Amino acid sequence: MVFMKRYPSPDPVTRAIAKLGRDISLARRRRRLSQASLADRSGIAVNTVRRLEKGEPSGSIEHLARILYVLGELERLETLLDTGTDELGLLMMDESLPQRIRTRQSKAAL
Amino acid sequence: MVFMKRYPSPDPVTRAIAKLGRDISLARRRRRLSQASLADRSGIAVNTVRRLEKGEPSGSIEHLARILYVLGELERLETLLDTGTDELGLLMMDESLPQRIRTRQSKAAL
DNA sequence: CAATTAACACTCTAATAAGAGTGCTTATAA
DNA sequence: TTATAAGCACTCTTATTAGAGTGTTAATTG
Repeated sequence: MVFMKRYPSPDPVTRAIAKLGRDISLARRRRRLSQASLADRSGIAVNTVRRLEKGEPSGSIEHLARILYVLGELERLETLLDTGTDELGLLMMDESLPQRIRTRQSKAAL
Repeated sequence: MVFMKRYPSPDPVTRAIAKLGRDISLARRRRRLSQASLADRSGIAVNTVRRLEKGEPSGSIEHLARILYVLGELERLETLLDTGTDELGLLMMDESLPQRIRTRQSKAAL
């Protein structure tokens, strides 16, 4: 069982995560919370909060969500890709979307 | 070194992540991508895509970001908590925000 | 200015996530 | 209608993350 080495993320991905981290730091300070306080309220380690604010991409979605919850901004994550605001794929009604996507020749579709 | 058992996430957190997973699945199908195709383009395993769409909270932010990048929706993550749209903490100018948050008695502030 | 302590930067290791593999079910499209 | 393969549900193992610990730096505030 050979495990594939992961590719590094494209720059825009790295930058987006870094931006998110900075904004979490800002939001926290606006609310006058220390990193330790935010961590404690979120039920995670202060190191984890630090790594997230620093822009390390390793954090889990759950931890991010817990932090946003404490910051009172969970809804932003919940509606991140909400139907109706997804402008790229508006060709089909959601009810008519296929459950499985099949392509003519599967190999080429990858 | 005793590791603390993590608390389960509050229900709103769990629900937000599940919603996000469903929306990723919708967005993918709107774009006529199979799970395998999305995984491949995102540089992650199909199992990981599956778990994310299923709403498992374990996924990493980086993987989420990579997927959003492929879906053409990375900006949504980048501006998730963007300054100016953060309505809760508008009392101070960002420039004047303290780098460190100090409380009268730290213990009580936790 | 000086004391306090928030934030940073590490290390170490337990806990968890994620890749690969296998088999099954059933939606899709020819 | 039927062949195909998308998606699901597992398991197993490795890779990665995150919690704890320790020491340092420097921003805040009295």
